[in-house]
Parts: sequence; structure tokens; C-alpha cells
Amino acid sequence: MNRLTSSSSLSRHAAQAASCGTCPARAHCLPTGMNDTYCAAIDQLVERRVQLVRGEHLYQMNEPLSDHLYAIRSGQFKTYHLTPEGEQRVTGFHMSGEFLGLDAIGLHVHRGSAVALTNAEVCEFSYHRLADAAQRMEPLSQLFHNLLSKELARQQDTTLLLRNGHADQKFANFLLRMSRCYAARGSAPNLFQLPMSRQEIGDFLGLTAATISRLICNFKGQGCIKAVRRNIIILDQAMLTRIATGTPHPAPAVPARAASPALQLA
Amino acid sequence: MNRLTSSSSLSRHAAQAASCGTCPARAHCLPTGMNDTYCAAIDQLVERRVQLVRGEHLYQMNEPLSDHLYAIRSGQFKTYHLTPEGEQRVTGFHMSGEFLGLDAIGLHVHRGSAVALTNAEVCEFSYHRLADAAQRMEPLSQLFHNLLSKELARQQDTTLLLRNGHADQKFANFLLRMSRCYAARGSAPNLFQLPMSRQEIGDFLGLTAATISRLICNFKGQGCIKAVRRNIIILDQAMLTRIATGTPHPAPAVPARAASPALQLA
DNA sequence: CGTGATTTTGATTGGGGTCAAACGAGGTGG
DNA sequence: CCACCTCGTTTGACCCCAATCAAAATCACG
Repeated sequence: MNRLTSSSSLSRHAAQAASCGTCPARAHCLPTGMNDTYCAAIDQLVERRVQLVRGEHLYQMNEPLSDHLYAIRSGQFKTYHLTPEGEQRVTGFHMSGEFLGLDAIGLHVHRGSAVALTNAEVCEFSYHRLADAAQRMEPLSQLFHNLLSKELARQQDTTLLLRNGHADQKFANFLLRMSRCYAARGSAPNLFQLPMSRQEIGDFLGLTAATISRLICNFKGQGCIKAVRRNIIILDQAMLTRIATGTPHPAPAVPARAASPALQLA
Repeated sequence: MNRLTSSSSLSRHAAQAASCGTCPARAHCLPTGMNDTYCAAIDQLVERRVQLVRGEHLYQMNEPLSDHLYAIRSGQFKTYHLTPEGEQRVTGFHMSGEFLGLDAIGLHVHRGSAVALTNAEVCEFSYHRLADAAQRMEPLSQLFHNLLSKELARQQDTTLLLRNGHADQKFANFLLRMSRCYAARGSAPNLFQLPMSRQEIGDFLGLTAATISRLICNFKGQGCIKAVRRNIIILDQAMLTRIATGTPHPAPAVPARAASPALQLA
């Protein structure tokens, strides 16, 4: 396992040149919808920017936390918990603009671990300084509330995704979700590279690596995706959506409910 | 289905006598750890207190929301989403001291529905007035952040609970969680009444009502609970915990791994 | 006491887990 | 440059858990 201890900040660099104003993630991050003045103010709150190499931990479970929050500037992360038995439970995948550490505000240790799935750069905030600033800048306060609320909603959606329906539905949902994430960040929505292993996807979705592998095979057979290694091309998004909602067949105008096909045109 | 429309506030009463200072849920609610002065200030922020009868909705999905947050003063709630196909997906059960509506801050419609499982009373806040007050009262701001963060953590735990292990583990976890909830509120931790149906438990855990029924039967057979209808008595919490973690047997020093039974005493 | 909702219980089935082996790609060192 | 090793992925065979369907039983309530 390539688990570098996060205290050994050997491969970490502090990059001071970057700023929020020019950040590609600006639109999805804390400064959503703010003008340049406020954006600069938020920029002032960034304690430092940290670069991590793939496989490096940003923080680890039960590590004492010094009231830090992290915004992902670039790259992707995985958050997970360890069970008492030492098994890994993936709690989420995270892309640029998302905050890490929000679930530990007011606590003294981290609730889970966060590891970089790709080379990445994060902006480190001090929660207390951020809260202080919000106290003096009402719009920032609002933004922070929205951020927390949005994260809560995201988590709820994840819960629903995980529980609902069969393996193929979950995985179709997962692919669509990834696609939307890339699309929202200006990349191609139908061609992307997964930064995580089958095992990790399975762990996240409550399935096994073998099942994920078989599902990819199925989906390829149905012609809705192309896949080689971790590279995914979505060929038929509509079909994926149908799979995700549990409506495998093209579903005419009035899907169910009406018994007689003659009624379809009524 | 007893789904009363929430706009027909026929059975709602506004009870003005109650206050935060004397609220039995005070210790688990927003004013956690605050002195009486602040508590009174929070009390001032309560727009009104609303009483609901069992089965009544506090709000419904897609209903336009007028920036309300609700704190549960007494009683229990269920929150759920409706799928496009009209199926109900339980997102959570909620007890006194918890806030409802936190996931919709900054939105204009409710993301889900909330229905009272028992007769209940809630305190209605205006998010904007609350945020305003927090702007002038730093400790309140902190409390609100903690509240949101705690809710986020709770949601994460739920996600883990739902995905992990087999039906018996999930349900054992569910019972223990309920037990802890009652214990934290000063009731007996091992004797309580479930306010929800088997169907609703199953829906929450990603199982079916039939499975829940069978599990209750199993657990009774193993002697770790007693159950008649919705009344539960936990007889052997340790055994429940073992079931929850997937260690059905009392687990000697070195549980598995060793093939030879002769080694058990080594 | 009748009616409908909830719960229990049984029989059956299939989806996905588990185990294991084979395969492929990437990295390392000789 | 190739042998070797390791890790991730694929694929197959088998089996078990929990869903499903259905019917009976129990309870709640008018």
C-alpha cells in the first residue's frame, strides 16, 4: 500500500503564485457568484496552497486536526473510514471546488481519511479564521452556509444512490454522476478517465470489484459505453439513464399505468 | 395513505407558552452548552411553535419553501424523497433536538418531505433571521456551524450503516442507534417503542418488511431482544454489537485465521 | 363486529457475493 | 532488452442471502 504518512511532508510544495481569482475551480468553489473584491478577500484567507502527489494523504482518520478545511483546487480525492477490523469503507470521491473536512468542524480529530487519487493541489483554510471573516462579511457567511447545506444535500443523494435498486442501476448512476461532474467543470461529459480502481468503485457503491468488472462488460455489450482500462466513453447517455432508473426498454410516451396500448395515442 | 396536505393547517396549534430555557431537548438542540442568556436569545428567534398530529406533514417535497428551518421539540419524524416513479425512499428518522430543512438552505423548494411519526411539536425558525442574529452573535454562528457539521457527520454514518454488511448487521446497527438516541435523551436505552412500521425500517435500511420481520424473529430466537409489535426490549446489547460488527460468536482472543482448533487455546 | 392495514410466515428464485485462476500492464533490476 | 514481479482486472463456477409472491394471522379502528 502506498500510504505515505501525512506528517512527512516530503513531497509537498507550497505554491504561492496561484490565486482564487484565476482558479479554474472558482465557479464551483466557495466564491460561487461573488465579485472580484470578495474573491480577493477569500484569497486572503487561504493559509497556504499544498500540492500532493497521487497516493498521498491529505489527512488521516483520528489524526488530531488543527481546525483546517481544504478546498480542492485541482485533482481528485477519495475519502474513507477504517472499520475497527481495519477494512476500508469509501465515503466519497471529490473533485475540484469541493471542500474536505467540513464534517469535522467542532471536533478535535478527523473523522475519516482523505487521499489524493491524482496529483492534486488544495487550498488550506483555518476554520476559525474563516468563521471570523464571515462574521465581518455577511455574504461570506451565506456562502459558507450554502456550502455546508449543499454538501449535506450531496451526501443525501449519495445515500439514495447507494441504496436504490440493483447493481446495474447503481453503477449507471455512478457513471452519470461522474459525467456530470466533468461536464460541470468544462471537460467532455462523455469521455473521461476514472481515477479510482474497480475495487474502490465497488467499495463506494456497496458492490465488489468483480461485479463492477462484469457490469462494464455488460454495458459495453449493450453498446452504451466504451471502456478500456480506466478510460470511459459514454456512447448512449439516454440508455444509461434508462438503466439507472430501472427502465431498460425505450419506454414509449406513457410508460406503464395504461394497460391498453391503444390508449397511447388518446 | 394518511397524507394530509401541509397547507391545511387544521390540526396545527400554535403553543406560545413553551420556551427554549425549559425545553427538554435543550441539551441536544441548537443551544448546546450555552448559558441562559444566549438560550433566551435563541428563544427570541423562534417564529412560532407548531404542534402536529401523527401522520401530518411538516413540509413536502417540491413545496416552495419560505426559508424555514425546524427544530424538533418533541416527537419523531421521518424524512423521505419520492422517486420520479412515485416510490417512497426514506432518508432518515429524526428525534427531538434535531433540525429539519438544513439541506435546503439557499434553495427555493424543499428537497424532500418530512412527516410526523408521532404527535410532535417543532420550533419554526426563519433561516434569514437566524443568520442575521448569528452575524451579531458569534457564539451562535459557531453553534450553527457545528449543527450543520454534525448533521453532515450523521448523514455520513448513515451512509456507512446502509452499505455495510448483511441484513442482520444493518438491523442490529439500527437498533443500537435507536437505543443510543433514547439513551442520549434520558429514556431507558433498552426499552423503547419504535414509531415506524417494518416497511419504513426496511425502506430506510434498503431491505424489505418481510426481512425485518424475520430478523426480529431471529434476534428473539438468539435471545438478544424481546419484541412484541413495535415495543422493543434489548436484552443483550453486547450480542447485538457483535452481530452489528459481523462477529456472531463471542470471539476468543484470536478469532479466525488459525485453521486448527487445537490452536484456540495456544 | 367488520374492514383494512400491518405483520408474520412459507416457498421459490435470482442477483450478486465469494473463491479461485488466468491474464495483462507497468515497473524494476540484472 | 528481457526476465521477473506485482498489482489490477477479467472471467468462470458455485452458492447463499434476501427479494419476491402469496397467503394467513393479527391488530387498529370505526
